[in-house]
Amino acid sequence: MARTDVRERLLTVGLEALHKRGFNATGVQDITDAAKVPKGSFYNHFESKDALGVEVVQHYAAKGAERRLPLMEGSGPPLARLRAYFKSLNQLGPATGFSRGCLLGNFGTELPGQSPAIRAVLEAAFDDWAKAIAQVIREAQKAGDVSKDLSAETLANFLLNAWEGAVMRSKVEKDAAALDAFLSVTFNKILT
Amino acid sequence: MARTDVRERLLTVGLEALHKRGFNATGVQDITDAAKVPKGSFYNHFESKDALGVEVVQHYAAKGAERRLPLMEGSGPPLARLRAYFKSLNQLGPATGFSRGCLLGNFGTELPGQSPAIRAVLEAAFDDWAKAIAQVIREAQKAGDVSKDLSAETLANFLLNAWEGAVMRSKVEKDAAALDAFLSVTFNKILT
DNA sequence: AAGTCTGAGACGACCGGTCATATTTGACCT
DNA sequence: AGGTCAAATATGACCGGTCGTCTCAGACTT
Repeated sequence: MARTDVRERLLTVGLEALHKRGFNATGVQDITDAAKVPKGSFYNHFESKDALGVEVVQHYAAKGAERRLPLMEGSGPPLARLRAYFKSLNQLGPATGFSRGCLLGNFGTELPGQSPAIRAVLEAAFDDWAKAIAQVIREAQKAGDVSKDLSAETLANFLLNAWEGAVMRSKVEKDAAALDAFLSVTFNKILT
Repeated sequence: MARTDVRERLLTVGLEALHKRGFNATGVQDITDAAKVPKGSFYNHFESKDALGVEVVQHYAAKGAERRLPLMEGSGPPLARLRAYFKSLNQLGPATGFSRGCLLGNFGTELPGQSPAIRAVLEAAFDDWAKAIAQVIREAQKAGDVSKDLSAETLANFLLNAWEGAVMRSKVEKDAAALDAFLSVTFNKILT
């Protein structure tokens, strides 16, 4: 197997494993087993488990940025795009029995105290995400669809955090009630 | 040391340690060291680490129920009580450098897939909490301070989840911005 | 003496990371 | 094209720990 293939595979499989089980509950051996790569090879590609965690966050964030292209660049009204965006995010829960949550939220809960490097990339990822949502909300405010009482940044950050909380709750309850409530309150009350 | 004292101490200290570092990143030895109890004694009091986790959740939830007595039984207007309640919750973050988060949210993120018993008590704890908040919102709706477009239950669950998400984000950012945004949007937009 | 409780240390498994050895690579030579 | 060999890379056994749990000799109680 080519060197770059092994590294990619470790990153991809590592992301999957860490997302499924959490950072501390997943061992390097679990990741290398799943990737069908000898354990000793791991350290040829990543300096440490922590270093993998950093790249996993960055990779997941990059995928998230791709996922929100229709939101950022679509042609419909901003609120409709935003609703479609959160609806599509909400489909991810049921697909895995509400077992995964959001990797950023999971790591944001588990790791800030233990890994400064991971905390830093998490912070960057959340901030970028919130900025993207704020941009769409700002459009909606300009269009007169959302009142300007609260800034687009405040609303975007609030909603992003609210969504993460809803995802966590859907993990606990193993159902979509929290995600549904999020959509309902967001689009029937907050973004009005 | 008396047997019930040892057990109480393990529970109290265990709660503290698990809250500080997370479930999987805290060992039984860490807990028994902190409690100044011999490690072998742990299993005289708790069947397993998981069993301790279950009791920690129940204990924390009971403390949470006490904390919200002024909310439930206070004499001022419901919205004022609710605001004071969340304000007091929000003081917990800065007190520890935003390092702890909420134990229920932390466990809700880390453990549903790994411990069915802990997931079950988490579910119960969140549901009780949401019911309590819903009761106050219902009062506010009756008083005409909050519109009845959305049910008290929907609003309460949404806000509880939103607060958990804000707490997680305050851990990542190590500041109070998310908690402040929560108060702002909740009382200036949602509960109106 | 008999019954009950305690806890030091053992158990088997797992942890992140290391490193001597094995294998592959690619430059060079014929 | 085939062979050589130093350098680069990969590998898996090993390292020194930690993990949650259990055991049974000894302590304690009645």
